[in-house]
Amino acid sequence: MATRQQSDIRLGKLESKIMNIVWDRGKATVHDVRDAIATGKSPAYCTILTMMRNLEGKGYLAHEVDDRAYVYRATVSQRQARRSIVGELLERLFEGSPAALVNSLIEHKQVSPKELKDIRKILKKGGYNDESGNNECG
Amino acid sequence: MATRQQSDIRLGKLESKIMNIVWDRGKATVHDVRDAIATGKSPAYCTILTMMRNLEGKGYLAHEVDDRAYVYRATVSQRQARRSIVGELLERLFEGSPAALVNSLIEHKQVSPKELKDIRKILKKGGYNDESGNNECG
DNA sequence: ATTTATCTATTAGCGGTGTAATATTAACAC
DNA sequence: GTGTTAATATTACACCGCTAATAGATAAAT
Repeated sequence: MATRQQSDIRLGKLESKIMNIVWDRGKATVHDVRDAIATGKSPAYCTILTMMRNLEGKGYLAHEVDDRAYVYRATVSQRQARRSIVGELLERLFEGSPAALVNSLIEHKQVSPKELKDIRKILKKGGYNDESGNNECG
Repeated sequence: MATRQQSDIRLGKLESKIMNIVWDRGKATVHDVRDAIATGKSPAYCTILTMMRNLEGKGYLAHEVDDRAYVYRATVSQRQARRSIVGELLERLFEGSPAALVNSLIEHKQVSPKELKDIRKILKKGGYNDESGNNECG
């Protein structure tokens, strides 16, 4: 019967890769993304094309035509996406406890002294914070 | 063609709910889980049964028979699962930067002073840390 | 104008998550 | 021993993420 319960912000693995590239570059064609991935066995051009169309369908990307090619841009900022997904994870797996999440984080990865310092600095700003030079669009 | 690239630790929404319940209680039957979910329109008994069988197939749960019912237990600790999933997220969406993740975290949720304090305490222990009374099994 | 090169669009299939009806099994009641 | 009850097993289906072949469109080359 499958009564949709989506509204999941979640991105798949390849979707994330694509979005990261687009966020990084500001805009990108399918070829740009393909070249940027290009780690050994990268997906076929068609695959990436399809995924980018899907992402557009989901409202993550939009395209304009330049010459012959489609140029895609993100319609959701990286910041927004990160926030949403972290929020989702927080509720789902950490009972809404930021401390529990941070705990798992430092358990997972031996956090370097520099990173610890960075984190402390972020905490000082105490929950209201602007990422360096990120021009938000929403 | 679909050349699997899984080894994803990811849990779906319902899967997470189920695992949370099992982790919480230590063990649970399908009925236990059903009762524990029971928020308005909860999934049918069959649905939960199927998901728990899936989770068993994926190595998250194991069951033993008690009287007539199957009693499930987690074979992956909450701690392990949390670590894996946070690690996955870290790489996928935060370029491996814990500070960036923490930043999104406090952006998402106005972190309370108490939580901030908790986080600072965790950071003091600096990347090697044991969750309160969590008897690890792996 | 026909070919060629280079795009996008269509279509299809697999594995996974979520959904649940239906079938089966087994114990209990009588 | 037949029916009821209460559990699991089987089966099926929708949507999604990923994969990519194939088809279609259009511009450039000649």
